[in-house]
Amino acid sequence: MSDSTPRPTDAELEILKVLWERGPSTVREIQEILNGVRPTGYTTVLKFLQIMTEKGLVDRDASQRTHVYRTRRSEEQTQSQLVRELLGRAFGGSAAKLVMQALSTRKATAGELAEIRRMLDELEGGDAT
Amino acid sequence: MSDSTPRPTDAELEILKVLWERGPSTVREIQEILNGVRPTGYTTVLKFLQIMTEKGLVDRDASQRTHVYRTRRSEEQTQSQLVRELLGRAFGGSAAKLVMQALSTRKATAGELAEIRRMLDELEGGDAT
DNA sequence: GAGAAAGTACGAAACTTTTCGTGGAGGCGT
DNA sequence: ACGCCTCCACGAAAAGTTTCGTACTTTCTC
Repeated sequence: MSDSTPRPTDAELEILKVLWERGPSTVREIQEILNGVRPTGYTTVLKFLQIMTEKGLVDRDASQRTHVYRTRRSEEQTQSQLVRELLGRAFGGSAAKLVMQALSTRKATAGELAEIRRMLDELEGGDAT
Repeated sequence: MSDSTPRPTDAELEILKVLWERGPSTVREIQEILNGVRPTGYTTVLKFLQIMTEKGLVDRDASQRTHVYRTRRSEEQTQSQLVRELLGRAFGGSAAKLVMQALSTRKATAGELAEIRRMLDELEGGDAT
């Protein structure tokens, strides 16, 4: 029902982040951004995009000579997948444990905490009789 | 200040889970449990424990002929590391986003939700009531 | 039209992860 | 003592990840 695509690797995630931020992009555009952060060759990025196309992580528009890539899954969908898998791998499926680790690890802003509270209200009130 | 050891791989995590649950264990003990879940050879487990010893993920007591392995980091420490790294890799450091993904991904029990609320109270009202 | 520039495809090297096979050492039963 | 059973060390195969080099094609420029 949810994911058939494999979990993106670390390097793939770097590319996806650029695509989520910029929207559909060319290899060159992605490479220039990535290269600004860490030396990254053009063909390296190209190869990853080819691999990611095969894996179904991105779509390619090859109608022009310079291909344009776009993500197939939203950032939220991917985050959800990563959380779900981490939950299974390391938290015995207990979302509460993960949440508490996350909250104790990095401090969120007051606004974010309020948002989390709202979400708790929704979850609790949602199906209670 | 926090972690120098590398993030455990998926297979390594399976072994760590057994060690956290059972406490210090021999290769045989771990292998039997793992094998109950999924066919897993003895030398496979042994090799992983040797690698994990090199990586500093576990300690080995070799004073007896049958070595005994124990984890070097607690389950909570490891979970914290995994969350922190996932936060950086995929959530732009926003714990709130991760928390909300976790909450919307799997439903927690009422008790767990209450526990999260308590933690929010603690974080927010660090000094006030 | 020739040559440079920019793009894609392909292959492969280096590394990591996962999984075993083999060999050798140590201890036990008879 | 002899053979068996258990254990560890080592090496290596197979797969996955990361990174480029090279070759080929298309387009632009003079």
